[in-house]
Amino acid sequence: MNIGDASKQSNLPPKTIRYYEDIGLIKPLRDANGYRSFRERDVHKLVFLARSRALGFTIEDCRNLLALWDDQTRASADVRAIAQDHLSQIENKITDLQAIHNTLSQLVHDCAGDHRPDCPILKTLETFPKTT
Amino acid sequence: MNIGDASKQSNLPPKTIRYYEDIGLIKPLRDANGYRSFRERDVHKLVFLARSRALGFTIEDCRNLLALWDDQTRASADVRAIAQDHLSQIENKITDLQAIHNTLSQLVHDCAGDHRPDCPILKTLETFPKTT
DNA sequence: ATAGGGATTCCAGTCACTGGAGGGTCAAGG
DNA sequence: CCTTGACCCTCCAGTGACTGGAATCCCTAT
Repeated sequence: MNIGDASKQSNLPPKTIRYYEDIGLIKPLRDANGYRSFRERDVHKLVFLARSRALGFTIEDCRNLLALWDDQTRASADVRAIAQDHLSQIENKITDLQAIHNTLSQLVHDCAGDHRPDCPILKTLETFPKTT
Repeated sequence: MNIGDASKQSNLPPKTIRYYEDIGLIKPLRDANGYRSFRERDVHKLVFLARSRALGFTIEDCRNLLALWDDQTRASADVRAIAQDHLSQIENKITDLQAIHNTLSQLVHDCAGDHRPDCPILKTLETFPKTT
């Protein structure tokens, strides 16, 4: 299977697939003409990668998850640890974003948004304390 | 004022301040010895930048906000538009992260996390549909 | 004179791709 | 047989917003 079909099956752009080969996440074969030749196993890995990335795992997370996936003797605890760690990071990020959202939506709410030069948003950006 | 003091007052690392000068966000003067010399106005801008960045505005947003801040005749509507746009992006991001959080916490919950090789997390990464 | 702490520039690396140039390969139609 | 157009290849450079490090210079105090 050529890269175009692998791309369609995995929903990853060809550029990204080549990049994943570059950094050693997949190792497709090569045809005589130099074209990459993707086996079922390669496509399966690409699908796995697409989904892991969609859940926000980093490439290094993915590399570890793939290694565990390949390893028939892995302990599920190892996988769980990676996922749990990632989950905490997501929770922190959501908390941060919600704080930012609160501050910013208050600002937008307070702003008349008319033609006058007086703007509470800019005023606050000058003066509000770091920890709000 | 030297860069070290400007750094302390704005809570930005010196490297970042030099970078902000590189990309034209601030224009400190220079002393005879080549050291950057920060006026009140420069430090004020740095504080503004630190706070805007902490609220997640991009550098280009900040550039626009600073221009508006400098412009005595600006309309508050212009500022509000940037903030409103940014707010929508934050809302989208929170929604995405919450969906990811739901999926992932379910996975972690389902996973025994013991020494056995059977792992529902890896299984799901192979098979769950893109739009969950 | 020397030691330290600060300042300078410039180059390179991060993360995860993405865009583009410049070229080779293949199947179908004229 | 030739051309067209859709693929495919590699390699280089750029993104955003810094950050690290090397090599060097400046200033102050002992």
